[in-house]
Amino acid sequence: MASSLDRRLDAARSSETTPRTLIQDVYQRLRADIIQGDLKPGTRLRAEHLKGLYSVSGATMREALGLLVADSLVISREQRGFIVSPVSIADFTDITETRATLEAHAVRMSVRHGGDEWESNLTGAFHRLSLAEERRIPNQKDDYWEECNKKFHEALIAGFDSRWSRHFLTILYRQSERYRRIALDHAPPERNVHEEHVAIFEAAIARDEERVGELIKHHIRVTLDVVKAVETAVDNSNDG
Amino acid sequence: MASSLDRRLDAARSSETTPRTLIQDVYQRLRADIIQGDLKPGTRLRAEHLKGLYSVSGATMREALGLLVADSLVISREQRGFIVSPVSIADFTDITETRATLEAHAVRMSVRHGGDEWESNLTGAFHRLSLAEERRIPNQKDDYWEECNKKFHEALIAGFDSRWSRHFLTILYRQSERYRRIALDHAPPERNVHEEHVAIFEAAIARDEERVGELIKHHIRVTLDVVKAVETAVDNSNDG
DNA sequence: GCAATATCAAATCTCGAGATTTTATGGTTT
DNA sequence: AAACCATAAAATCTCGAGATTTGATATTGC
Repeated sequence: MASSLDRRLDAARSSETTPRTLIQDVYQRLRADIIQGDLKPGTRLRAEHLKGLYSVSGATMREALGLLVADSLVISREQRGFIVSPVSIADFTDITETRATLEAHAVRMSVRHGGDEWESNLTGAFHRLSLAEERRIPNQKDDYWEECNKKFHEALIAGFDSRWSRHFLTILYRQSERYRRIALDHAPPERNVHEEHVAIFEAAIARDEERVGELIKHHIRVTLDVVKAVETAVDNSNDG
Repeated sequence: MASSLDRRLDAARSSETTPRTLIQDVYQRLRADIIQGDLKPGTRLRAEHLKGLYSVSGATMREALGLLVADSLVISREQRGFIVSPVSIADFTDITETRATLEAHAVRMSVRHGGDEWESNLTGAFHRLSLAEERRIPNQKDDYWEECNKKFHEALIAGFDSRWSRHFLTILYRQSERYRRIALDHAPPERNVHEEHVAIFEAAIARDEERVGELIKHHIRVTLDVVKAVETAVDNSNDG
């Protein structure tokens, strides 16, 4: 029986294209497994091993792994196979700052040029996210919330017609999501994200370029602080 | 006999890693051929055909093509093979603006935090570029100048320690280079690039963040204007 | 006992051929 | 003549096995 959650997920994912080739299929599954955290940072990805788990040949596995290098989710060491990209606070700091720069600029342009269509879609995405945040159980993985959050951020910059900005932001968003999920395994983020989203939404509708840019930057950076705090807590608990 | 140009090129390219695997080798050769313009935009890349030209198997060819998708130099259409990414003024405009945003930010940070080491290397790179520009024959492909130009831009942002910014800028720079070379086939860019480089260099040494940021943006955008002009000229000549 | 070398298993890289899908061809119908 | 459908040709996708390289273990020499 299909649950209500399943239906919501299907609707949210409808934009994702269904893979018509084995390579794409394995690529998407591997990507999900890495972002989800099932494949841990630094893990060696032996094609010889994985081909059994994903029911494909070694060559197909290799091609899928090659595609993941583009997303910087796996690293290819020549003649020495693939590994899941390692994580570090320094890396996440870099991701956060680069994303803040690009997304702030995109949102400003979006606010400047977005028309009725943009404003309407944004309002819809915001409402969907608000509902998801009401129902959300704190400190817990929530795929549906993740989808709504992503869609809200996408809707914010949808008024800015730049394929390249969107491409880079997609990559960075996936990286952020990975860090967020890894951090969730260890500690709870005490933080009212919803209030931040409300403020961003209101500034966007008010067409306040400067304010929406600064709010987005702050919003993105707070996640970094949370992950940093988690990391520190983990380190301390390891020492004790 | 190795010419003076050959030696200079070898020195300039020494940073590029020599491929230890066939896939990487073919990948680099294909990439160069696309940027150089030998493989024209929109061309179908049939693995069955190309494997003969590059002396590898179809599977190896496929993997190399997959890697090029990451650079957005080729596009993969599921079950329908690969093609060389098409070009358009709209695309180059997007590339230019995105690069302007990222590079201006990177240069500002670089100027703010760069130390003696950065300043010294920048001075060296500027001098090398100046020499190359003195010798350069106008309206002609010049691989050595391309290398020096790239190195100068890299040196400018070297004081800003952001792997992600650099990664994205590398991709965008390759795209720009491709457009520049395609445009060169058709018409001459009447433009004194050297003066722009001098101004940027002086502002950087003077640690004038705002000015160096604006100069870089302008510098990047001028290339767009040149390509636009070339395109218009070509269109007109086609009509008449 | 330690370093250096030789040997061997495991994993990666590469290939050529078979299975599947797309594209081109040509004949039939409206 | 244009549209439609079957057939054939070409290209892509996928596989399993062979060739190379890497990493680990055991042996030798000092």
